[in-house]
Amino acid sequence: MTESNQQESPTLHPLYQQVRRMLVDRLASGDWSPGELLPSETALAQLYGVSQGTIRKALDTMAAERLVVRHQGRGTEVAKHDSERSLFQFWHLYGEDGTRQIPSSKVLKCTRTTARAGEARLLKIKRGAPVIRIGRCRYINDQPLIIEWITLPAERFPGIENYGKDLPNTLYSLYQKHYRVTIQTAVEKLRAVTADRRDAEPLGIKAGAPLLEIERVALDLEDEPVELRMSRCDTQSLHYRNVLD
Amino acid sequence: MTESNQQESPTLHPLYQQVRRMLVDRLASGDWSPGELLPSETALAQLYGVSQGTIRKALDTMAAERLVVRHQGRGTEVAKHDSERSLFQFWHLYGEDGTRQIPSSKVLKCTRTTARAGEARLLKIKRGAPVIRIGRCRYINDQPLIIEWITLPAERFPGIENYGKDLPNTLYSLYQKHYRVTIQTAVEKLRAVTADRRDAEPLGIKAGAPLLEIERVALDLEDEPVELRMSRCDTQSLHYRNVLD
DNA sequence: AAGTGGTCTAGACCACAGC
DNA sequence: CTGTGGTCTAGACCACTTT
Repeated sequence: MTESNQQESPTLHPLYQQVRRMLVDRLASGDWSPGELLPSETALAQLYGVSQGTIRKALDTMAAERLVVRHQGRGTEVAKHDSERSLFQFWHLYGEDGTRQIPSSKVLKCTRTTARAGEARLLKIKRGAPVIRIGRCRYINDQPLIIEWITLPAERFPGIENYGKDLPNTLYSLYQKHYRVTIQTAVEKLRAVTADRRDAEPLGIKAGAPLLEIERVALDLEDEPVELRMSRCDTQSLHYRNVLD
Repeated sequence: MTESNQQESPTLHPLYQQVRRMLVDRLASGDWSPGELLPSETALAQLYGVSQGTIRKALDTMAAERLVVRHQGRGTEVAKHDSERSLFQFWHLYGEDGTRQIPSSKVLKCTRTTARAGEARLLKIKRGAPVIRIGRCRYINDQPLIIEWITLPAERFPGIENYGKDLPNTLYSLYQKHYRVTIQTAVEKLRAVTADRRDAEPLGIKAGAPLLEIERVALDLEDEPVELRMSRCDTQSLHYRNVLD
């Protein structure tokens, strides 16, 4: 290997990308659990028959993608959905003072049903396929500010409807721990809409008030859509913050 | 240097970060212009008395920050605000079909005045300091969809008010070419608001319709705020897209 | 003390751009 | 052909965490 190491596989030329691909596949298949430490760089180098520098580059790219977290002196940890990550990667709503506050949730509804056409398209499942639909109202400082409708493909989350109103607040940790589904990326579409009566009542506002609508499609490690989330937010005392860089 | 290279300066320990700092400073001071090629890695290595690998790491981090664009075989180019970059980094509004369309602009107003309290705070200038205030209406497919109010500190953009209604569509290129101001980052705050009469008339909608309000503070290479932009968007046929990853 | 990732170096070859 | 950045390797030392 020290003398002939160019493109052993013709598919994905650079070695470090091939290694990355193999490691990501093993992550997705659950060979290591979130929070666990991967083998050390030297061990992986031996395992895959490449130099430590190549392993390092693969792991560095994976760290940039937040698939793993590197700790000097400890090792390389499989990223897990602690509250920290949910907060920093997936929560963009801030209070007037600029602080990010964790909302509490009340589950309004949690039932098994079938996918509507729009849901099916976004989740890449068949129209009419079984889905779980969850409705939540989310509170900040005891004020109801967000109405949220979540659609999950039932196939990926068997039995999740049995949680009913006892669904935990941080769903992504639940997905990861109990269903081996890691949310890796999400795409959001934002619009300004008008509150209808169904929004207005739980939020304690007038129908016709402006709301920020957020449609989120969340993707797993394989970039497959696994959750659809429609939120409507009262932005009188909240705003959505985005950093462009 | 080949034998004693640990922390020659006690301020910023890793060598590659020190090199990065020096290069960024030279970029900010205009030693190289946007679009120019930097000296090659080997030349920089000699210049700073470090190995090529260290220069490479510095340049790679700068490429990740979009300060610089690397071209295999050509060299390392100072990033410039072509339409591409403006589009991909700073334009988040998409049409219903998911395509990103370049809006045209009509300047409604372009005058020199003084900073209001809120503007002064966001731009980190004194209240009452001279500013340029620009009002634009932006069109997509000849439809007016966005009303935009821009505030610039007059000190950084001397004489820009003389452009009047002939201001170009892509302001960031103008900032960079004529005022040596490179927009590097921006922070946006989004809210849903209600159209007032001043919004409704140019947009051709009813007062009271929901609009997406975007407040953007744009920062230069030194992370100093240099532009404040308040946009109000009709999101009936547009949405704001954000990728969380 | 032992093991981990972080930094730095030096040298090799490859892929690509431009003359 | 020359020069550029891109990949890969090997080996050194440092900083940190854990035992």
